Amino acid sequence: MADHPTRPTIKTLSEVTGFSIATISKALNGSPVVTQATKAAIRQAAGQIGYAASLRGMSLRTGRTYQVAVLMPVASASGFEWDGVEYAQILSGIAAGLEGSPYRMSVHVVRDAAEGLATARQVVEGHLADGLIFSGIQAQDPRVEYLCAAGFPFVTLGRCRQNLTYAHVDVDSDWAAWAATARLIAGGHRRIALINPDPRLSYALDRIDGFTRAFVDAGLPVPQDLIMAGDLSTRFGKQAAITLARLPDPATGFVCVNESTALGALAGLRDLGVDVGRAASVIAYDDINASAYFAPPLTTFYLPIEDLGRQLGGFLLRRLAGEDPATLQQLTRPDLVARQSDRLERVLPWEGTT
Amino acid sequence: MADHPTRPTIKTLSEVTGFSIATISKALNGSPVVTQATKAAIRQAAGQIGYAASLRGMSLRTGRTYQVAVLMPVASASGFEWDGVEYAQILSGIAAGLEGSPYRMSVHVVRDAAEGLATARQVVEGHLADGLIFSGIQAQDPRVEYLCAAGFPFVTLGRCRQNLTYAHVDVDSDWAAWAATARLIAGGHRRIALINPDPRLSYALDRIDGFTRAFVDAGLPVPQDLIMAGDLSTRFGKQAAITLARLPDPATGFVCVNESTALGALAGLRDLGVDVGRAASVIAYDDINASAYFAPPLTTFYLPIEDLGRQLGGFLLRRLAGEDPATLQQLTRPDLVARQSDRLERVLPWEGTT
DNA sequence: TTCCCCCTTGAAATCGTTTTTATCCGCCGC
DNA sequence: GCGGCGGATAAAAACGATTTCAAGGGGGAA
Repeated sequence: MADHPTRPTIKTLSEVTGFSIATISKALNGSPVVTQATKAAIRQAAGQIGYAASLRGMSLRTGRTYQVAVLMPVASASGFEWDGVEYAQILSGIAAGLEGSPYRMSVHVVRDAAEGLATARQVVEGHLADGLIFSGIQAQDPRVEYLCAAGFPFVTLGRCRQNLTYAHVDVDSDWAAWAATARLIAGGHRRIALINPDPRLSYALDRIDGFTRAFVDAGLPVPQDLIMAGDLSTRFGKQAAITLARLPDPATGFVCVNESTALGALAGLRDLGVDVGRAASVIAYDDINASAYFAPPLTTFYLPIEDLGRQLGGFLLRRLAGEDPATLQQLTRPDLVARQSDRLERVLPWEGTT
Repeated sequence: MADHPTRPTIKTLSEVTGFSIATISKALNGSPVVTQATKAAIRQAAGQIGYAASLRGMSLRTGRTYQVAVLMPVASASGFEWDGVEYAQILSGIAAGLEGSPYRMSVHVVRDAAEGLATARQVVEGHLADGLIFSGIQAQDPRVEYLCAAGFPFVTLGRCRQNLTYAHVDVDSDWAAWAATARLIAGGHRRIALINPDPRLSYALDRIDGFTRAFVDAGLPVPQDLIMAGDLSTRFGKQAAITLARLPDPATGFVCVNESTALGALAGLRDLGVDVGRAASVIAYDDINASAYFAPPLTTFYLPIEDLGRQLGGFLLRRLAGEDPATLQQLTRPDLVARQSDRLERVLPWEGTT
């Protein structure tokens, strides 16, 4: 503050070089109307005195903010501290994707989808950012609808189920749920539970689809009663597992939506004395790589969450450059990381009781 | 974008009310030179047409950005995904602390302390924000030195050990380490390990101090050989626990710096067949409330990390309003959450072998 | 009644850019 | 040789606010 008397402006540069501020501006922005020699001289002088364009001035004139807004969902209730932990990695990825551009990242904390829409409106109407990134997409997502209608550039992590064209990055949840379920079926499990999040979420439906398809493919009845919808908390994972393992015809396989619920499921099964890895199997999505240290280590589908963030940032940059959103769509399949045995090793629950 | 033809500016408001833009500006900012009646009329009209001052315009004129920058540390290496997970809660807290003010939050991802200093410089010299918040304070912290010297408003999560006056929020790590260690000593443990982060971190030293004091208070020798310095990863927690438990005179008590290393320590001890809760005890700091679901559930010192974030935001607001940083300093003690038994229940390792 | 002062409001400058329009100059073609 | 054209740069307006300073009007005092 006291250090720099006044940082150089375009005017300073004008006095130094003798060119007018108009020429300077054009030169620095690479306008073709300026001579190569002039450009070189101006650029050289700019480097010399350490000139950097003021984002404020640019912003006022161009109407752009050079900011990208990210909607970060958090559940601030006690017991939900795990919620949103993957956002550290997502933000890191987005920042990496934005690197090299003049865009900075502003983060807006939202507590639910309604607040998400309100914040999106604020960002658009208040011109708080040039683009928007968000996740937690619902099958019918009002934010996507609004932003499409407003023509505001955005990229989402996840896809809604409406027929709208917009840039997005997504994980193939349908395939992952199918693969996890099929793996458990192949291991001898028949009573497989799906521990799923809020069914309004688009990927929750994808997971149900994949789960269902695995049974259909195997010619087996779909255990509809074992599909549990809840939140993403460890507490829910635990409660759900306990409920499912106590059924008259208990679940022996568990497909969990994330590491948080998987940890809960393990804790619940442990409390009931169920030996996971022998009498039951758990497969989860894996975002922060903790599953390898659980008891037992879990087989997971690993989401390279930081890479997804990087894609989000990169896509938004391209979207801001005017690229067609139809070309900015990507679907990735998570990698299977096999850790614990998913097979029932001859202690299927219905054996021994027969 | 296409929706709002042009959002109302101060000029629009001027045409609507008949007052000049100067009067409008003063009225909206509550200047005492404007009549109450005029103010009321202008405010009413502003509400009517939905006027909101453009941050861009304000920013250019006042030199303020109405942004608060947060330095978010991330380790993007594989295996370190857990690192920084608490930042979801911290950001949520900061946003809550900023609520009601015109300040928004921009997040700058930094990979190490050096990059942190570079980013801080960019923020200050490029006037990218009006204030700064960061954590991971080192005993000798170049960022703190720089910002103090520059006179730039900032608040830190943690304190350095230099004699500088600045606003900060901190956790009493000295006390927490002392209390955890004393609890294990009281439970009969003598070989207690401290699983600690990078010793350049200020709170790492605080923890060593508290750890040491607990032994001194009890009149016991300090087990210097059991103080392990590493990173905050689960992998390190596991490796450290294995090393410590394999010593000729093994550690039986473990004081872990966070939930990530505690999970690692549990995994390591489990691999060695050590029964935690009987033959060994683990006490950790707890930030995302996962410890209750570990096997066994851990006794922790719970950090209300979102509250700390809220304090950070609030303190920065007050600092920006000109408040003396000497009055903006806070130290909180984490709450003990007793879960697993910390006592050795008569199976001290040296009994039975005698 | 007249002058002055204070109280309220308005005009204009300013912040740092970009962009449109104007100006200057040399050169080509007729 | 002259008109016009085009290439290079400069001048000026604009973005939306704040702030300084000037102006206008009304009321009180002489």
